Amino acid sequence: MDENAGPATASGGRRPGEVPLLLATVFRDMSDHLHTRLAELGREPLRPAHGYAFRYLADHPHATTVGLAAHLGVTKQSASKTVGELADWGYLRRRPHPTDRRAQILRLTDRGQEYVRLADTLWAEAEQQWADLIGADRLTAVHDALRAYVDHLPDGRRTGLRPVW
Amino acid sequence: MDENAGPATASGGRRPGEVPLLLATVFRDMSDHLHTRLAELGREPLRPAHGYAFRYLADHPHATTVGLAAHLGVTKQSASKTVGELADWGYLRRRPHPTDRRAQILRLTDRGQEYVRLADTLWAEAEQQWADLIGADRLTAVHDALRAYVDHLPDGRRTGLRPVW
DNA sequence: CATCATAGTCAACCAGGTTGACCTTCTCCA
DNA sequence: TGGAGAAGGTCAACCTGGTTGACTATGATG
Repeated sequence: MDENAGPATASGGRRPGEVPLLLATVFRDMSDHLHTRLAELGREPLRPAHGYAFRYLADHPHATTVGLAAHLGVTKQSASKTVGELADWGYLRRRPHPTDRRAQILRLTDRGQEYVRLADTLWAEAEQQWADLIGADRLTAVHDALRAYVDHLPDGRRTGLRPVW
Repeated sequence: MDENAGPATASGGRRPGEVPLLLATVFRDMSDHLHTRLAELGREPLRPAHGYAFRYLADHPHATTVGLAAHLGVTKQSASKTVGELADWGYLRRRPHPTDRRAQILRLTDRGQEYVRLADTLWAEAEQQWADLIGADRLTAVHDALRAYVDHLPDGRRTGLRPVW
């Protein structure tokens, strides 16, 4: 059952195909951590999809709804709905596009940016718990391994953060 | 932006809180790989939730619907629906519980077990692509780090594979 | 034996996606 | 230059896969 044991195997070998499930489990737990903390802090129950939208908007100050949709891997209608909610809640404003009167520039408000910083902090918290467990060096090694996978993806597959299944 | 650089940092440092998103991205891509391959093989479009149910049923030959629900982290009604589908499709049979006439034992059929083997193969494929990229040793290190996180979870949080958000 | 807990189902509802139709504006080439 | 088609965005109808709530039947326990 373990034709793949590497020299660094500390936990008795790795069943082929086991890693994806572990990835999901760990991510799921970290995600739960985030939402638990948000609830503790009395924050609005933003869904993780919103979180990924936030991140994209924070990184792309000239984002449009269609661009966001592509990033999230959902239809533009769905992205439009999300944008509408975030706007209603005061996290972003739609501003006219300077040259294209069909389009709107999506800009985070101060409140929106503050939320992004909070989310980053909470994700970092979850990550730190892992670092406490295995050490910062090993976590960095994991990070680099993940990074290598992601960097190797063709552009089209690098985003896609719609519901994981 | 990089107050956390570890000695082993090969790729220019790790932004705190970046790892969870990377986990999700990698898992998502591997999951896409699985479903693409299933489609290529002309398989029924089973949803990943079904996959996790399969895995549980394969590992627990005396499973019940309620137990499955707990494992998946969904309500028993939802699990019951999933079980009904899998039964309709011939992947499992409900057999009477030997001592509790309320309960049913869920047993994979041969067809169900064959599906589990196929899924394992496809997950292993996705995993192997990662190994090809970073080397088996590094992948094993990642595996062990993930394993450490999961093993450290209290039992109640170790399962939970409902939609990741 | 009465009471409460548990396995499972049915039905109604909800959230967050989807597809399809549509309007407006932009692009581009005949 | 104007007309066709592409692209940004919204509205509406629908689907899926969860949810809660009510219920039946059986098991466990005082």
